[in-house]
Amino acid sequence: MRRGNPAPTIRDVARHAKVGVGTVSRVLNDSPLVSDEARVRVRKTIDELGYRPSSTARRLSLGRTQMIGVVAPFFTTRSVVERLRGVVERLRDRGEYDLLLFDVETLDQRADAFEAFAARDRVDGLLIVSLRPSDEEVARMQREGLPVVLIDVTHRALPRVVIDDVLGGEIATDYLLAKGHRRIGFVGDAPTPFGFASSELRCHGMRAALRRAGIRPMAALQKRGPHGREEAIELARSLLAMDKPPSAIFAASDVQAMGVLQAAEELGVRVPEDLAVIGFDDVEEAAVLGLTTVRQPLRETGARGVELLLSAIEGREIAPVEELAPLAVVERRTA
Amino acid sequence: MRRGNPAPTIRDVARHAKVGVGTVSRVLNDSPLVSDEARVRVRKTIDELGYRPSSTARRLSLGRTQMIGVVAPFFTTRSVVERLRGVVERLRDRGEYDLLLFDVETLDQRADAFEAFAARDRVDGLLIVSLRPSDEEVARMQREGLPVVLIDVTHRALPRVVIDDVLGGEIATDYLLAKGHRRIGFVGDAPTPFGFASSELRCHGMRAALRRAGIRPMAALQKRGPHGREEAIELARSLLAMDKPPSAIFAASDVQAMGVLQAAEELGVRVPEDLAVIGFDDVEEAAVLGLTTVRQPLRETGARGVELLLSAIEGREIAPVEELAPLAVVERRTA
DNA sequence: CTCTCCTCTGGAACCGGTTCCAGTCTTCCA
DNA sequence: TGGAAGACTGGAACCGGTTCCAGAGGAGAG
Repeated sequence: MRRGNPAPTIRDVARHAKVGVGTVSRVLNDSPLVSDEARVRVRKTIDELGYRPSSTARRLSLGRTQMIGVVAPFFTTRSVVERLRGVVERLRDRGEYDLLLFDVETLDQRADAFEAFAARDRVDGLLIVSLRPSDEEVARMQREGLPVVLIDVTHRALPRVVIDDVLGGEIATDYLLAKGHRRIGFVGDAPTPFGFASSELRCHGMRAALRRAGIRPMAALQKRGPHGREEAIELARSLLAMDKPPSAIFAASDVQAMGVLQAAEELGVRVPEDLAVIGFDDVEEAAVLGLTTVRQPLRETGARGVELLLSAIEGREIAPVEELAPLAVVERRTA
Repeated sequence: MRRGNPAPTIRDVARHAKVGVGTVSRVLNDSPLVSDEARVRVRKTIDELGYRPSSTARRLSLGRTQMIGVVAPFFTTRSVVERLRGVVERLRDRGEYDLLLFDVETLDQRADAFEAFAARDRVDGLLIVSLRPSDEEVARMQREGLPVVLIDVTHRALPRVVIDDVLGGEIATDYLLAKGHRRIGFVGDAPTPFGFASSELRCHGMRAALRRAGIRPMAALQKRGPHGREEAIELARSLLAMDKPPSAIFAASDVQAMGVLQAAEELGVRVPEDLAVIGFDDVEEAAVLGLTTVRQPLRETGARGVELLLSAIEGREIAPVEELAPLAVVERRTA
């Protein structure tokens, strides 16, 4: 109605409705301890005044923020967005909690984010995606009593939703072996200061599978570089330029697999005839491109992370459990 | 330190440091009105007690939330994620404000989001991406005094960052005309209750360009359906199955262009020899696929939206200006 | 008719900050 | 030497909710 006027408060409502603030509060919170008569009068007054309770004041007196924070490198990896989607959807189903987003793309930002969030006051709980917190950071959050759940990353002291990356590497490799490939290349991430280890674990799984098939893994066939399509193109080029290039390439992520495909196209290498390519994640674009890949249920892991976090927040101090999400090869046209 | 203990408050700090709460508050806020001696004593006490100010209490007494809300259909369109990225980056540069995320995928959620946010109390400002608020919703927010900026959507009463969709359609079409195409098809969005009009405006631009070139636009060549790759495949199939199929297709978005490419591949139609395809947006995958497209600076529009919003929040009541982002064809391999 | 119990109520106290006001102590100038 | 201005301080009041406590009124039991 009238702009600039101070917004009506619960006391204004109480005065107009000729009741006490306690009664108004009880009406707002659907307490049964209010007579019907008082209830309708308060409701009417609320409408008339256009009163809206202040969530900040509510938070303060309740001592809860009704918000959960999500810290993740959202834009470096497509898969994080997909996980976020699961988080958002599940959180909405549950109602109640708002979502505070913290994007982390550099080391500085990482430190800032943990510093800022380790305050039990900003959020009621924290979801950390694809970023490994240091021991000190974990200790700090635990001191503060802040519930934390990890997704796609492991810390022995915290509950987490992850996949068995070694197994993932084995699955991909077994698939290629079953197709008759003996010379299998790998394109993955170089170690990063963030402590992203999944690429390495997948490579480890690949080597294990190769050995089991009686093939000696060759370091020369395993290429690593910064995560990204452009970088993967480069790595794939060097593999394809070898005297005896691999007949198949396992990429540690779909994004990197796309780089491999692009390199193959540039060099006139036919896929899958001359080169089989298998990725990892099954992001949305994989379907468009017809990329054969190892599917991990990205959205579901996000949703599951939210569930774990909410139960941690709502009292049940959960053990630092590890939940493993299922993996499977999705066969399409590239392998 | 000690878990479970009530967190120290500003009064605890004051007591231990033997000063008044006012002085502690002044130290926290870097006020010059504190003697160095008091300052160091307070600082020391803060460290000793492990005191952290409550942002909720601060918000309450300041009457500001230091948060901005972003409402958008994040997961229906790839381009929204890219815009969000611009928002996040610019917001981080500015410091100060946290980001509260509201995803809207259905009509109900849409209503909820506006209902929940139109409270001046939850956020200091609102960024609405690709969703047209109704007149009542706009009126309500203005009554509440909530600063709002729109991105990728227009409302005459609100400041906004948009592109000239009609011009975009013309640019795409002129490009195809210059390549000698005379029979140009269109794949776009069916009208939605959300009031997404950009697809239609782009089509309008296409028709204008055709007419200018002396070609009569044919309704039969313009196909519309729900937004999405799968749906676009269907639309493209029907175009390609015509007696005289178009030699080029303008898709209203890159996602739809991908559907067109997929349909072409299925039907053995060579691109660009038999069919030229041009998309719109220039999302990241466009580069992978070699899709020729009309680039709109997605990330920049997000960033610009943040700037407008922050200046609106910080007093300068900005006029409901319209900012137009630049457009250009990115030539790749599909047209 | 009295006593108890139950329902409903008003309002003070509290959550943890910020801000304003009144007051003290210096310093400096006339 | 008096007075004003300036630097710094403590603490009450405030932000707008929730909760607890004491108390009023009515119903039912003995």
